[in-house]
Amino acid sequence: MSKELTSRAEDYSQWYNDLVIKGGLADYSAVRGCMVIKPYGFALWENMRDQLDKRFKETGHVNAYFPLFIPKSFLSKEAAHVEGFAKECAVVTHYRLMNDPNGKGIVVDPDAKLEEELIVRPTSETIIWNTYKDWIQSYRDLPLLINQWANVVRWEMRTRLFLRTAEFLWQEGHTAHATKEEAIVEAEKMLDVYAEFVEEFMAVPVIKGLKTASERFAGAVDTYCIEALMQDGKALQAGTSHFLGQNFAKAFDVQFLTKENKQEYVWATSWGVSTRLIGALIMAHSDDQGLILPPKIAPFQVVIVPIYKGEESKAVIDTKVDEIIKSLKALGIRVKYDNNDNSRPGWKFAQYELQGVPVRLAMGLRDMENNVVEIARRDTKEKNSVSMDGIADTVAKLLEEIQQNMYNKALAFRNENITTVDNWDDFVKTLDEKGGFISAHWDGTAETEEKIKDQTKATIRCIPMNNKQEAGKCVLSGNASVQRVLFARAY
RNA sequence: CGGGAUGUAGCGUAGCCCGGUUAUCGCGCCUGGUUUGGGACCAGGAGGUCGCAAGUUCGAAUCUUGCCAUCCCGACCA
Repeated sequence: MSKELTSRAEDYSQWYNDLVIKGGLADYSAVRGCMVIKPYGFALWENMRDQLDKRFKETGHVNAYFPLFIPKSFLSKEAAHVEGFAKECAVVTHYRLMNDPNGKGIVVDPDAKLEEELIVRPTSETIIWNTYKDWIQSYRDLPLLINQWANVVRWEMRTRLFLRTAEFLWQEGHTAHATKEEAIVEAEKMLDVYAEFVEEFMAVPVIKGLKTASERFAGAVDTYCIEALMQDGKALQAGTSHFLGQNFAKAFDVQFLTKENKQEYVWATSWGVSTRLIGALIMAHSDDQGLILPPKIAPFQVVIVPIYKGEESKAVIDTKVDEIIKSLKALGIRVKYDNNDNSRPGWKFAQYELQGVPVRLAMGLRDMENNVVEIARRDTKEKNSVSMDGIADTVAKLLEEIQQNMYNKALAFRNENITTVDNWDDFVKTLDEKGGFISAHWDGTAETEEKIKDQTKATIRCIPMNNKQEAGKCVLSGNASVQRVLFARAY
């Protein structure tokens, strides 16, 4: 991505929107703040979803589905929870429409007012814990390890495609455990699952850590997170996992009998990632030519473009390409052959670059005669002629190399943009001139955290896991500190 | 909810200040042809409540008032 784009937030927004729209992932919809995910974008999401789902199942979880609507009274049972979500809820108040008595179309029937309003779920803790109450009686019912793939609605003031939309797709895991220790292990385990997925499949390096009290999920005892760095120097929370303690168990009265025949409240976790991950993917890798998708989750890993003159040569190339496609598919490679006659090769090249397809093969008569094919990689934009012999292996190897290269590049960028800072002037200067993560001492108080946020817009992204303990002085207050934490401006 | 801006064909736009034939141009779309190794060319064609409403006027895309919507910057954002 060009320097000019990163230097101005407004241009960066434009760059990002163009990528999403022209890259064919999504578009604005008729409903304010909601987006239409287009087939190409949805295919990407499906690939991500399938990988995550596989890992959830490997770690013992099962999928279920809970209602979209939550009775208003449920939401208010956990005090911190309602406090956190009340400001952004869509509310259903009526269940029927009628013809306008004045003849002006259709109006809400005032007689069809619901006795209790329904909230369109902003997250499902309350409806799920209300259900778990009926499912859990004994320690034999535990642990309960359930995940749900669903949509949620949060009526945000300001939205951005994928990063913050009024409605978004996500998964939310909700687990119940007999002991505190087991619940904490679960929350940390799922954070690891997220981190591994994001790094290995999305090629985006993340920092695992713990949120401070003020950044915590509404209703959680501890919130774990993975934080990624975008190319404009801002941080993005890519996923969270919460240790909920007994807060929801107490709010919904979920108790179980232990082996010792004692009534105890269960311990809970919840964890989620959303279509926001796609936003992270775009901002971490793309350039001025368009998207760059990592091979492991790209809807198409390879696109083949024929170059021909007239129907006859097209038929010859089609036959040859069929062989290539077969050999690629035999290795499980997702390939698209675009022999559409309506657009020319140059247009296709540009189009697939915009869409971030990792590898492009171009095949013409000239290549066929020489038993070669042109191979181009999206990440570095290198182009080469390679032998047709063993082409599938060549492509497979290149896909792996691209995946690795994308991760290495993002990792190098991330590491270059973690700055260790020991005084306030440097803190402000680094934030304004360089961006990225700042590793600095913090006195551990919410007051200092708040002051830093007010003065610089930087927040504590996380206290890294297994953080090194070292004595120091808080970068703002000068008070004693026991460790450095990571600050950044964030999405 | 505050500040700024914008609404003209599917998309991007000119025209508006200073009212006056049939609303401009590009992309895209349709038809026919020539093309095809980095976003093709020629010819013909279709497509418009000028955001909505009211007002001023012989006459409104253009002026006035009100409303609506969207975008950007803030505030807000497990």
